[in-house]
Parts: sequence; C-alpha cells; structure tokens
Amino acid sequence: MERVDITPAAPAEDEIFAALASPVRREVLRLLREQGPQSVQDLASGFAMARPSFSEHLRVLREAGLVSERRDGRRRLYRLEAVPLARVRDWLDPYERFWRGRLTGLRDLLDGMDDTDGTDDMDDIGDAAALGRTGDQETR
Amino acid sequence: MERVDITPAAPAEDEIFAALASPVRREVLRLLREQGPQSVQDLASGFAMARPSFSEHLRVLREAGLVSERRDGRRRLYRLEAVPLARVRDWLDPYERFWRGRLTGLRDLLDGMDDTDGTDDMDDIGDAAALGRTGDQETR
DNA sequence: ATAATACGTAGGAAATCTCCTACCTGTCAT
DNA sequence: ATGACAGGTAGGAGATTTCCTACGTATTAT
Repeated sequence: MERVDITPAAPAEDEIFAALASPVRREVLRLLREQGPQSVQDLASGFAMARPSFSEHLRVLREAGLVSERRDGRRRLYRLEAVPLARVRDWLDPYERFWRGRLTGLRDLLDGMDDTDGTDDMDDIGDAAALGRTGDQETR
Repeated sequence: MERVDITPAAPAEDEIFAALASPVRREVLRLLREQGPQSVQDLASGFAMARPSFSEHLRVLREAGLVSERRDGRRRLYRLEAVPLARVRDWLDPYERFWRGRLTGLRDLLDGMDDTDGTDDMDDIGDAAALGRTGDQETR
C-alpha cells in the first residue's frame, strides 16, 4: 500500500511514540532533561556506538520535535523540547481517567497473579452486556 | 553475557512505546476505552485490513501488556489494561515537571534583562522562540 | 593555507515491521 | 458427523530501522 506524504507541521503522534521506543533515544532525553542543553559529543560520550549512528538517533528525535538544535561554532547544542511530550500527556489523559475509575487499589495487580479457581471476576461481562456498552468498562 | 529469558511480568518500556507507535493500535485502545471489552471481529470491523494482519496488531498490544484476552466460546474478548499506560505516565512525570518549570514565560523575560551590554540578544532565541530559553541550564 | 575538530550525509548489510494469502484449531449449529 | 464461524499461525514480499564504514562540509587553530 502506498503512503501519501503530507508532512504535517506538528509532528505526528506516530513519530513521537516511535522516537520514544528506543532506549538510546529515551536516555538522550533524560540527559537533556537532567543536564540541560549539550553538544553532540557530550551527549554521545556515554554510548558505545559510532557517531553517525548516534547522529541518526538525534535526527529521529529532531523530526519528532522532541529536541531542537542550535549551532554554536562548530558544535551543535541540542535542547529538549516540551511540546511533543505534552502531546503524549494529552493523549494519555482520557486513559488516565479510565484507569483511575477501575484501579481501585491493588485489585488489578492481584488479579494478574494467580487466578486458577473458577471464580472469574470477568464473568459479569456477559457477551451481550459487554458489547455496545459505552462508558463503563467493568462493573462492580 | 547472554540474555536469560525470564519472560518478565512487567513489559519493557520499549515494547510499550513501540506498540503505541501505530495508529491502528492506538485506535484499538481507544475503542476498548470508549466501548469496553470487545471481540476481535467487533474491533476489526472498522479497519480495512486482512484479519491476520489485525491479529498481529493484537499480538503486539498483548505482548506489551496493553490488552488482555479472555476466551468466550469461539470468540475472544479483548480488554484494555491500565498498568502499561500508568508506566508511560510515570515515565513522563519528571518531564512534566521540567516543562512546567520552563513554560512559565515570565522567567524568560527576566533572563533577558540580566545582561549589561546593549546588544540585542533576542536574536538568539528567534529561531526556537516557541518555548523560550533555558535560564538555569545553560551550558558554559 | 593546512590541519584538526565537530558533525553530518551516503550507502549498504542485517534485522524487524507490516501487510498479504493459505492453512490450521477450536467451538457452535444442524 | 459435517459444515460454518471466530481467530489464530506459517511463511513470504516489500518497506523501514539500526547499525556500520567512508566521505563531505563548516568552523577553528596553527
């Protein structure tokens, strides 16, 4: 299937999440958050990786809008940008409301551990009841 | 140093962010959030995609812990799981503090009044003026 | 002017992702 | 038992990602 290039002004959520899916790139963001704007060599010093590979990670972060670059002589200072992270938070928001509604304490964690007996706590979602209901995920 | 397969109970952040990087998978999560647990065919009905491809998306979501599956006759009901989303929120939290600290705007104005010569250093911030400059994290 | 430094692009190999068609398994209806 | 249905696995094509080495460009130092 073919993809149409629309190149939106605001980076797509796809790009943002994909950029965050790499431990190298998340570590770069952490460094920028904790230590402020830095040159490429300062950022790269902790990574066992060829420089061009690291540059590629910076490009991904840049295209997602997560960092910006400022030239300073022959160095380039990278800086953390807040907007895409705020977009992640905004995306997350309705889910947060969802889980606050159903995560009453440790109920969920306990469910996940051992549930071999017959008392299925999801039984109350009958096939008809579960479908076509908007709003309430689980009763009780 | 080999990797031991311990099949961790908590999915890695890598898997979570990667799972969220697809619009199809984010839409599945939205459907589960808004309409509650659903069968595969209900979920899939809105997507122009072969069923096995859709199954693959569900597998990615499952392995990231974002959904869980319950068998009901010949159907399988998928349900949204909160824990990985809460982990994303936790990851985001220190960044949120970061950007709240610098999106205040007033601070940037005060920073600009600090220098004594008459040169217009506003030129520096013209390129990325959306968020203002760092005050307390400047290198050098 | 020449060399060194900082950082990027070019292009390729290997792995991974995303879609497909074909086929298999388990459950329900007749 | 036979067939229809729900949903998965197998395996492959094509795109993308992630790493590499080699080279290019801009800036500073000698």
